[in-house]
Amino acid sequence: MVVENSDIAAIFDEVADLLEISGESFFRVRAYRNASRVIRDLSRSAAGIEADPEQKLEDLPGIGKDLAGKIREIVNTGDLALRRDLEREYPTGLMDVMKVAGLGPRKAHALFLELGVKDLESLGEAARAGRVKEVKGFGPRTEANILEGIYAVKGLGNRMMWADAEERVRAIMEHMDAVPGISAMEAAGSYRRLKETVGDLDVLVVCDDAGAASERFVSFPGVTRVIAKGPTRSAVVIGDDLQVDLRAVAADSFGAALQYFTGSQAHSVALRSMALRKGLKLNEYGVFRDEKKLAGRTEEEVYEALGLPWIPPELRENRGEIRAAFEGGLPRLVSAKDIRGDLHMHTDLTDGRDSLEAMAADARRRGYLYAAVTNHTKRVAMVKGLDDRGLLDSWRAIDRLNEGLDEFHLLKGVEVDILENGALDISDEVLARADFVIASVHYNTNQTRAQMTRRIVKALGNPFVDALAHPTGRKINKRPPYQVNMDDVIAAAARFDVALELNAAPRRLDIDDLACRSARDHGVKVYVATDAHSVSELDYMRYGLNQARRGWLEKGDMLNTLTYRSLRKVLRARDRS
DNA sequence: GCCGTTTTCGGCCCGACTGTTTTCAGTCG
Repeated sequence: MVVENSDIAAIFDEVADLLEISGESFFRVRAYRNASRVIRDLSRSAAGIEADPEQKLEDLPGIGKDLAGKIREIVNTGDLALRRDLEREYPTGLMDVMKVAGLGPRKAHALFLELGVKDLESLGEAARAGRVKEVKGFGPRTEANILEGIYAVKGLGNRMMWADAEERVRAIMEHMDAVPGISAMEAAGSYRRLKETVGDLDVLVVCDDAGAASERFVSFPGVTRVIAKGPTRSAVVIGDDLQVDLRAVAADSFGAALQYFTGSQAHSVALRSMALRKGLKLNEYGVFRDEKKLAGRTEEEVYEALGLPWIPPELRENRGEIRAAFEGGLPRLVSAKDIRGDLHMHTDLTDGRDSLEAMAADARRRGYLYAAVTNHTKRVAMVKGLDDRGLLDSWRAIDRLNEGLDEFHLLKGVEVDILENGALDISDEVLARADFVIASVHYNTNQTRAQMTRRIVKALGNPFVDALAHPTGRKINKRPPYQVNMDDVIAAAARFDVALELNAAPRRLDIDDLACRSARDHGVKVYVATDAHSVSELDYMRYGLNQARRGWLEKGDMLNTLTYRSLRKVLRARDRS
């Protein structure tokens, strides 16, 4: 049995929740939550570290002797005695009870003791029977909020895709533009960190009249509930479950507030600890030494006061960016101007909506130097996937089109299907004549982890495969990733000199930020590509770039930042026919 | 439960808002 990092993290999260309900020290609880995050963020498997005599779990940040022992216990037995003990004492359904807005560990504990509440169902019964308001510390308001909150917890779960959040942010900003005297306005939070999904939105404003801003804010069309409305903070729910907070801040605190509300929480906590060690205090108003304010107007000032260069928001996850900043080793993140071409797109020859000519013209219009046309192959029969002959025909059309082009080049590509046994559905003789071969899995995706890993690794070993497209197949909020060992896939990509795709479609964003970073660490090239099925989808590039930046990627880590000449050279050099 | 340029004990990020109180605990971000 292989214990995944996510398994360990889930156990630690549960232990943290149950310890918190039991009234344990906040700091002990935090140690488990922190450990969960550290393990989840690892680019190697904790089981692997444990098995490797060269490495020690205790060297991980926030993992001491005790937690290292607990990780060992989980790796070796698949479970943790402490969790079983806690589960005997407290029902795990209380973890759901804590998800209800306004209910935390203390209130959940009180409801458990006083009313025997053990899950959402029993909580609902108690609230409907009017027994909740009789418990000390509770009242009619809380009881009403609980009934509403249960509904929200049940309907909740999905975080919004970043691209959708962007639309909401734009609409809110436009709505707020009607307020006179707003001198600054910015959306912070995970949205600003360019996270692939966004849970809620935080909007900061600097405004002459905070009351007017707050009035205008709660009148945003689509607001279904006003959660809070104070002089500095208002919070509303838009539609079913998107919470939006508005914070009014003073101009000379804007940078500190922006830093604070951008997070992540882990980054902010680490920054504040660091400030304390330097004898400083950091809060959302500024950086202080005793009572004296040293910084606050801009984020640059705030970081500078802590002895750091400004850290791009997309890196702020406490995954080593603070140390890197301190040592002057922050990456120079890739940006839109570095992108020279799009290496994955479809035409109306298969399931695309636009013609080869239209796709080429639009890629060229965007200033790209090249684009790879990568239609599906025969296994994807539903979309008229091409066979050997069809592919060769399609490439002849590309040759003809290229003759009329000078600065811009179309690459003769293919998205070849990886069959269940790791073989490809196009012959090597034909693949050898392509400029760019990307391989991907579309069918029978419910294989075991071992099968799927073997399948993909075998395909990467084909000498004509240049890249692996959408490596995990996940679709955000729709489909989980295939069961596949990404460590093995990345190692194979390194061994066979194959690139990994960062699919830029907002629902895919596959590979994710952690895999980007792992690829970079292993010297595996990544390319961001749109997988466009129409001219308009060529716009997706920027979503992929967001993810690449979160993955610490620099121009030099990527394939489609190369000039056409360099790209051809790289592709030729790795041909081993 | 972790950690150390105040180091093996005694700290650990910090402020706003709500709903319940009658001065504040709990929750949230």
